[in-house]
Amino acid sequence: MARISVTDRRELLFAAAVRVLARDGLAALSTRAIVAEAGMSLASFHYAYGSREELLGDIVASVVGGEREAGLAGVLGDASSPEDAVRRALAAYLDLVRTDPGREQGMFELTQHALRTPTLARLATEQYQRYHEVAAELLDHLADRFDRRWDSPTADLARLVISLTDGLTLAWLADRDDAAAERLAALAADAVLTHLEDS
Amino acid sequence: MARISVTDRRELLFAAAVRVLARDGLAALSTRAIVAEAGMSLASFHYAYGSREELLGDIVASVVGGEREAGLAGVLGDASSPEDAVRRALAAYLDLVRTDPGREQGMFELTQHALRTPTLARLATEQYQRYHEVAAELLDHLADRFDRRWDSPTADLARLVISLTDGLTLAWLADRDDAAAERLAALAADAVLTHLEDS
DNA sequence: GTCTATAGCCGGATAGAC
DNA sequence: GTCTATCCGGCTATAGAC
Repeated sequence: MARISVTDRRELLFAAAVRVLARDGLAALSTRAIVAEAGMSLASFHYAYGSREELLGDIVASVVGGEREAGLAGVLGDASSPEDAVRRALAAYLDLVRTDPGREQGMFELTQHALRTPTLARLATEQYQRYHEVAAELLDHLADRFDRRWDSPTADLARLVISLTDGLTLAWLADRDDAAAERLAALAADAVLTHLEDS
Repeated sequence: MARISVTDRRELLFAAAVRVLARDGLAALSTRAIVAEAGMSLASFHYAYGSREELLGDIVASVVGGEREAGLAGVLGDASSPEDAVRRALAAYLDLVRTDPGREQGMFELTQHALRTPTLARLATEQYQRYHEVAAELLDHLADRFDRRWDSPTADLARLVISLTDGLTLAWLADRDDAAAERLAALAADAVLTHLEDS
């Protein structure tokens, strides 16, 4: 068939794998399923990637690379207050989960798998480090912009934020209760905002 | 070999499966691994259980049945105040996770799997319903006993508690940062206690 | 009832034709 | 470079000897 560079092929396989992961889950993410999704032959896979695990590593690393920050950061642009910003950011995150539940669930599955796999465990740790960093920067930026301050280290509050979003996601994935999730998002925002002081 | 009743065999296989799940993860939880752990032959498995999925269902159901409430409820007995009780319950939960990380991770893996499997999806939903119920009862009991009240429906606050524990667990599993997890547990307790009023 | 043996399938990875 | 064909191992489940 058409001649494709290794780089392009890796990208095509990567994109196909992300789609399969979201749609069918990690257990169904076989090399065969990936090449079928990408419209390639099985052998092409191992021409572009040394192994299946190598591709899984790429997917985790792409999250570490910071693909998803744009969404949250965008909310901050037109916020009228830090309270508003935090509430809208959490609501926006919930919308993101509801729009593409498979994607979020796939990421959980992948993280759990990475933690069980010695070669990938480090990546999972870095992934969470990255989450925490991004959240901390957001909180810092917020306090800075509106001339307020947090009563606890933003590193700690960032962990609280990530915990809340993870918990929110797991609960909604399990029962798909939209109304309850929205109330939880509001409670989560309050939990963070309790730590915001004047200054 | 020795003659074992079907009921006993199911219990032995169940216990073996829980051990394998905690130690090696869901991906490694094959019928072969289970019977090896239980010291049985492969055929014995299908004599006691119709299929592997049936056993997985039993494990999820055991959580729904409420095996783990004892731990949290026990903390309430000798609490001097609701603040004390909430803080100690969360610290105790964190200890539980640290004592047996594989167990908690196994439960996450199993829940994710159940959500992807039509036959088991209902069980995962019930599992979270159960979590929320237990947490709500705990909160109600607490307010009752110390003659205080919550400023929001305990059903909503229960969701907040479960989200926080899930998030706490995932973060600690990813980076194993004990100190950060303890600070997070304290922040989580505060997040809940903000909603406690006099009355 | 409990075992060994095997059917039948799907997985990752590779050999070798073109 | 890209394909088809195949190796080989692990899986769930079952048949059939004892």
